Amino acid sequence: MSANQIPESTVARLPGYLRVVIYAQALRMPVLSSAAIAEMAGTNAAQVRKDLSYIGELGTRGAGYDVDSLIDHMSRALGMSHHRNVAIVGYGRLGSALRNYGGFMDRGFSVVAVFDADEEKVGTEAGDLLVSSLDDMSEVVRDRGVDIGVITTPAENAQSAAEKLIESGVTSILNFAPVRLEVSKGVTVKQVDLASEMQILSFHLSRLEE
Amino acid sequence: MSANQIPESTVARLPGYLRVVIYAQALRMPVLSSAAIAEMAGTNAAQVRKDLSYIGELGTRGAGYDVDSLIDHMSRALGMSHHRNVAIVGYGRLGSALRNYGGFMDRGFSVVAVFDADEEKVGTEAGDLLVSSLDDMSEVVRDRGVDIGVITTPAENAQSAAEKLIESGVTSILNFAPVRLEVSKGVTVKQVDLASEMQILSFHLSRLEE
DNA sequence: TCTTGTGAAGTGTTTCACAGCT
DNA sequence: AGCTGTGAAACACTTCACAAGA
Repeated sequence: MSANQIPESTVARLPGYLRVVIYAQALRMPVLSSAAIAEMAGTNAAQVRKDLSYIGELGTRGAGYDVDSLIDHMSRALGMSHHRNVAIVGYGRLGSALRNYGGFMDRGFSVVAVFDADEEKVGTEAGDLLVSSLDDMSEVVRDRGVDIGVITTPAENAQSAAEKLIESGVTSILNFAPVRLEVSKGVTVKQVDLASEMQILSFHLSRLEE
Repeated sequence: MSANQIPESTVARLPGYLRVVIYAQALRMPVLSSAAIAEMAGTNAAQVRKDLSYIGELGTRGAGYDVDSLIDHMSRALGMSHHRNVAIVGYGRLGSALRNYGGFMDRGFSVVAVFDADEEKVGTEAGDLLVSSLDDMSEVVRDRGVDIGVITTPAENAQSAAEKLIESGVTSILNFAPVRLEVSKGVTVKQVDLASEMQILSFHLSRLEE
């Protein structure tokens, strides 16, 4: 059906819109204008209308967007009509911080598995989960319905972690290791590189410093 | 001098180039072509040449780019000719994971201060630092020369953490809390929102699922 | 009258293709 | 002969501005 192409830049803004509209719902606001959404999300009204128009004609002229229906349509567009199951690969400090991170559950994600290469860690408790061995990945991914893999291994193990995830059937990867993952077409990788982000800040800082 | 405008999209790619060129230096490769850099960084040769041309005429026609000189010019362009000092605000699990994160030091950053609002935590050890009180921020930021603030507080405290940083003279902020920070012009904020990244993955995943 | 939805204009980014050096 | 540097073309994204509908 809607094989219409949504621009990547629009997709990148949708989670922000969804967050503020859910916030408005919590405040019992029944309707929002594009200007109100823009204000909360940090963009402009024309951008909001254009972005939302890719999902469908969701608003009512003269009135605005119905909050409940907007949440419904945006969640569906983002594939978030049901919870997504997440596996964390690499259970060091960062992996542990992410497993425990409160901001996942309320935004539609559940951490359902934790893997580590260190056999000492395998079988130990990770919240209400047990750390699994990388060797059991295919089985665990299948049994627990993992949708998304999060890589928090050291850089040198990230590529092999990615390959194990992909072999196990995971096609969506969020990579915290500072290496570019080589993956086949059909696999989506999002890179989160903290040092790169800080170097971008450093660039802007150095402009201020003249 | 070079008041030339570097496109933001180019700035976003420079840290990736810097990383792979430093890697090539470690492999004792003296010269790299734009094609080789593109291959390692995951883009194309024309893009690399265009991006690098904003920094200057760094290459040699017929030969390629001298690795040492390229690192020098890119580091300078990114304001990374000297180390940058980082303060972490919010010393929970994520803050703790970041303080300990090895990938900072080798890419030009030092964590020089850790703040927390919880007076119980103030004064306790955080690696070789002591947790500081938010009340002492101005003093600590000045004394230790903090360049960049990293916010890892709960969402509801992030805005006030940002304001304290800005009052203390910090103009570059990396925000992990899932809220948009309201800041005045002249302050640069980079947002890292894990749930948003995963929702973008979910979007692409749902396309595959038809 | 108010606010959406959207063509069209404007702006920014990427890719092409080749002149210019080495 | 090989590879960079860069205008020009192609493409993508954002903003404008207004017709259409409530």
